[in-house]
Amino acid sequence: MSGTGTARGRIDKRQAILDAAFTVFAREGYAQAGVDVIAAEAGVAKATVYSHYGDKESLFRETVSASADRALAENLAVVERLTGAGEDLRATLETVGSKLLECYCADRSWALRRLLAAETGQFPDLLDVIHTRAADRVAEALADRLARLTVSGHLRTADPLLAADQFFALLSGPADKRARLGTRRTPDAELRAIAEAAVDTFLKAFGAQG
Amino acid sequence: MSGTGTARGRIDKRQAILDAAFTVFAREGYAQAGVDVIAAEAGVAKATVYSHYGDKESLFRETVSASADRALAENLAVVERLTGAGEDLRATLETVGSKLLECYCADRSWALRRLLAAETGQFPDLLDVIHTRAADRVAEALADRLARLTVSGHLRTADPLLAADQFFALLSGPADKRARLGTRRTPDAELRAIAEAAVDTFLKAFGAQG
Amino acid sequence: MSGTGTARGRIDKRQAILDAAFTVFAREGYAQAGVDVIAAEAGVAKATVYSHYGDKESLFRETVSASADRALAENLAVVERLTGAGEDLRATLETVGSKLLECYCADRSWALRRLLAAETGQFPDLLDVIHTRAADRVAEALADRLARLTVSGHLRTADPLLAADQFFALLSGPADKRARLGTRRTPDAELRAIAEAAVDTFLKAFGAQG
Amino acid sequence: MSGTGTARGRIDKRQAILDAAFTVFAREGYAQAGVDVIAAEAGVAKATVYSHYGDKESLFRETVSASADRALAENLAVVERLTGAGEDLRATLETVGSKLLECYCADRSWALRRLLAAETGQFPDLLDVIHTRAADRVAEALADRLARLTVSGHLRTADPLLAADQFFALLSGPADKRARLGTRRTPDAELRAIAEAAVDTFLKAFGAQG
DNA sequence: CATGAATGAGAATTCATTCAT
DNA sequence: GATGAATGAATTCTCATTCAT
Repeated sequence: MSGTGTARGRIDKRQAILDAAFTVFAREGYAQAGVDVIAAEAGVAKATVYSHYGDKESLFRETVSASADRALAENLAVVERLTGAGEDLRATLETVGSKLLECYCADRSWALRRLLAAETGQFPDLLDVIHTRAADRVAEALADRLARLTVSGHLRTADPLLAADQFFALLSGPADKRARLGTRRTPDAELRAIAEAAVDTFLKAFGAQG
Repeated sequence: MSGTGTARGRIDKRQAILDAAFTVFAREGYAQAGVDVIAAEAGVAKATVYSHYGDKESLFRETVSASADRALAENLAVVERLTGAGEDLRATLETVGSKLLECYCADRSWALRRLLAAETGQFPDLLDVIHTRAADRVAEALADRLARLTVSGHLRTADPLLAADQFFALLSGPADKRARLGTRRTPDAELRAIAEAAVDTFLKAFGAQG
Repeated sequence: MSGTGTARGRIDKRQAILDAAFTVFAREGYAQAGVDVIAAEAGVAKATVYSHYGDKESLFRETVSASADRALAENLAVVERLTGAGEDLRATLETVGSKLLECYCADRSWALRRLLAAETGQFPDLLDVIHTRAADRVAEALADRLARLTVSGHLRTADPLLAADQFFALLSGPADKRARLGTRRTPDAELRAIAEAAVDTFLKAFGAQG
Repeated sequence: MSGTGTARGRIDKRQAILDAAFTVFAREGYAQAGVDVIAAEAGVAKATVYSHYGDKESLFRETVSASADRALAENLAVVERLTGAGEDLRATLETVGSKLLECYCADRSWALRRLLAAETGQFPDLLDVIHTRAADRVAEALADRLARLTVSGHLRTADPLLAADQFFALLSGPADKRARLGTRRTPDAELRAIAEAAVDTFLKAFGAQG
């Protein structure tokens, strides 16, 4: 087992650097973030960061990618909940809506979105990667569920992808307004209220019994 | 009128610097933007930028403020159009929605939003200023109009401000998805389609004849 | 008399600039002193300073020269007092010594000496000018008086210039130590004590009745 | 001994920077001295200067402190020579006086004094440090010796510290006059003459057989 | 003549990156 | 493989000086 500690150590160091990088990039932005600072936050020497990730730009890409993968997983897990079943559609949508909002409003999510917005000019490819690999897939997954609910007669959506976008918009739009780009943490109760209002509007528009 | 050329010159220089600053900040971000580059873009010497605006930070603040003021004015002008009249409410909403989306998707608007997102950490006060001075006022103005339309029996909104937020969300949310943080210009026709879909959903939920 | 005010004005302005320059140069040193600051202190525009004195270096030279001339005049006036007469030689020497020390320890004198020390490297000629035009002439004048006192039998100085230098050294050396390069103002009483001690030693060495 | 070259290298670099800094500060003054120039003189990169000393001000302080420590050591070593013994007091005093003058007139000493005079306004604390840590201690040491010589009957000094100050003044005062703030190197022979004259006057005033 | 504005050259300081150990 | 030290390139800001009015 003597080597395990070291092997772990190496992996842990990689991860520690990635975590530190996210923290620092999120706090200071790409350009302002110092590699020294990241190294210090990770508890390693600056040169170690370089030996692991090559240069600042690569480190940034990997940091953002890892963060996006994580966000994707969280969001998909929530959407999965939207099974066709649910005796009470409204309650189910409200729960899913709330959970989506919680993901959306998590500190890490805001940090990631701010980072993307900030560095779109310098790293245009990151946006594509993340949209195609994460955001769009969540929307598609959501559209799938809405389509099934339409087929099963619980909803009436002519264009499920549009409906999914609008559902998400009804959630995120009002939440955006309160969150001030993530600088204010919105209480869960408020998120819940936003979700209920969103579902209410959504069902008025797309509910089967309209 | 003697001396007008020169007097204008001073003012023009201030304005040229501000325009150049917006261009460069928008393209490169606050930290990456070089004052040299801004000066060159404005056609003045670096020191002139400093003599006018003191330091880079102040220049940034003034640039952002001016840009926000301009955006506010444009948005309010659009909302004004939503007069209670309109024989055809749907058509009116669609027009207003389209125009709002055009403002929202203008290059300058995206640039401003990206800049705000990017620099929220370094300039937290800018967000407050802009939200209270611009964004919230547009929402309030929109809510006012919706309230009047409710009073006049054209709409049924229990909470006009919420309805306004949702209306705006139904517009901006789907547009966001296509615009990729402003890196893709969405054709006006597509914006129009988004607006029509938004109005459709909105009227299903809040229309008087529902 | 209408023109007088203006003519005065011009001269006053030159003088105001010179005074301001001395103040600022003395406070901040040549390199650190900003022409803006001097102009502000003088209550004129920066360009006015240039139109009067050409450039910073010339202004510095004139400032230092003027200050040195003034110091020379003050010192010579004191040495004049050392008339051959004086029933009480000791008392006369003590008075002259005190007065010399007061000149020596005046704020302006210290400021001038600090300035000279500071800028000797950049303005080597200033030193020569001042030494030959001021310091040496004071020493010579003092030596003259001591020579006369020797001829009249009041003193025994083999080399009056050496005696003058030593007399001055006995005054300024101990004062230097207390003044900390002019950062501490030494009370007149203390200066008097230094002068008395200096005269005491001087008379023991050069007094006629030894 | 492996690695000595490198380990030495680091220390040597620190020292090389300090030496270069003294040279350049002495030649150009604090404000005019460019860190580039210091770095070039030391044969290192500008950033290396910063990584060792933080900023220009700290570098200046350390440079001056080091120089003052060195001057103190040299002066004390000379004063030590003034042992009570000495069959020939006059010769001993002349030797000590000469040596003190040589220290006093060394290029480094003048440079240090000019630097202190120049930057007293910006760095008032340096003066205090140097006076209490160096100059005063030399004076005290000298006073100690004179006191012993008084006790042993070789001198008559009522106030040994005053006598020490006057002794030093008789040396440095006339030397000051010739050295023109260190811009002229005074030949040792002349210094010797000054010392002899100083001792002559001093012994007339304080000699035991007077 | 006095001025406000404009500027070019320069100076301190920082930081991503590389090397020797 | 991890590190401390060294560096070159960039960047913000200053200031003496000059013009047009």
